[in-house]
Amino acid sequence: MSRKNQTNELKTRVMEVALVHFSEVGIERTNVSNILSDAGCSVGSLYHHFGNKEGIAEALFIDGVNQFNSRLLTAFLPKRTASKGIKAIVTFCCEWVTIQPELAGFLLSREVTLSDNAKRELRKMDRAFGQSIYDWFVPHVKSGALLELPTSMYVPLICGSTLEYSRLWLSGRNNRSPAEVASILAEAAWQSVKHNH
Amino acid sequence: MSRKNQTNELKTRVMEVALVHFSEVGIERTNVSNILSDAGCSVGSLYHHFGNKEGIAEALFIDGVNQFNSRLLTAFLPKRTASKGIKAIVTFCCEWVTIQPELAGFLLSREVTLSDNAKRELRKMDRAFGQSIYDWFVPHVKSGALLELPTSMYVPLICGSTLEYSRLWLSGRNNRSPAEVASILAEAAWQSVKHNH
DNA sequence: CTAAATACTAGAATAATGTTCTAATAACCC
DNA sequence: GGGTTATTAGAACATTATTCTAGTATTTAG
Repeated sequence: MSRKNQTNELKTRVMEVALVHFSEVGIERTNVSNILSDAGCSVGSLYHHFGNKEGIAEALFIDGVNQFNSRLLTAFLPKRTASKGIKAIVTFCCEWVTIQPELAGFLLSREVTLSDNAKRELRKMDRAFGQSIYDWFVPHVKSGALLELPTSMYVPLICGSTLEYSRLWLSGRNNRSPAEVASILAEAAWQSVKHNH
Repeated sequence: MSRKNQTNELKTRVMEVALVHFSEVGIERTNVSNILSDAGCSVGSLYHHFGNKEGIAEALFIDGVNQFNSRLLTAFLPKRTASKGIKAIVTFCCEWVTIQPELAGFLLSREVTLSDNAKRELRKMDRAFGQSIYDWFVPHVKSGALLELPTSMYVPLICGSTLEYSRLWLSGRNNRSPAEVASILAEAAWQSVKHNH
């Protein structure tokens, strides 16, 4: 096997192992030595590839956001009515969290403190992502289907309930998965941003 | 001064200093030694009173939740209509976060990992708190003013958007404070749980 | 094909920092 | 006043993330 492949395999292995530990006990409380032994990696390699423990978390975070963003757009952009679009966003979030609770819990935990580099990268990703979403929204706001609100309020209004419910479910405090209550959350989100004539 | 007063002053001082550090750089990244020097406290005293670093965070957390709960009840329970009650909850949250951003950020950060003891204590507080809220809700659900939903969904639906907006504001990503957009958040929350005849 | 450069691996040594421990001091109570 | 307990103090300790030096494998250039 080529060095590149071997290296990528090692990095992937480290990230997989780290995610399990991070989502079980948090970043702070997972030991680098555990990651090393579980992933079969040496101290030198780990620090060569990731810089430090936070570096692993950063890589996981960026990968996770990327995955989430691209899948969400696929599920959401094709919707042609305001109601269907909003509900698609909520439903997608519910399913995504339910299917990969570990990754979702990690992203929602806000444990990661990003380096300046990572912040830049994320900001770049977010701009592209946000623009796609924005373009979808504009006509629906203009047509009067959706409320006209400060831009920074759409995400909280549409996703806030879902994220809060997800956090509760992930921490084991309620039984029904987000996917099971998706229709309630979707309807509620729609009620909160639709224009009432 | 009596020993008791001196001790309480020291504990308060430590907690105040710790909150500043925690909210600035997180629990993990604040050094115990910084807390010690800023609060004028010795290693022995700190570990005598709080057990460990997390112990300070726990004490802050429990105090914060207590304060929030009791003030929220005062603002909310007297409201006599469903609409006014729901809006009072949201408005109160917005103002509380805006007035004490440090404490709010700390509570919302979910950084604290509670000991079993602290969990028990919080659960006890939560039961009493939850019961008061529940009692207020029941008649409004029975009368048909509010949607009948799984119990675990009311908090996310009513507070989710507000909490999400607060998190964004606290992390510096939007200008308008929660208090400034409280009416929008309150109306949205109301739309999402009111019964549509 | 060879030599230089680069990427990567390895693990012992180090440094940073949270926590324990022993002893001393001060307040409180009978 | 003497004993008991709560509190303070900071040196010693232990844990654990990270650095450093050296060595190995792979790629690249001439």
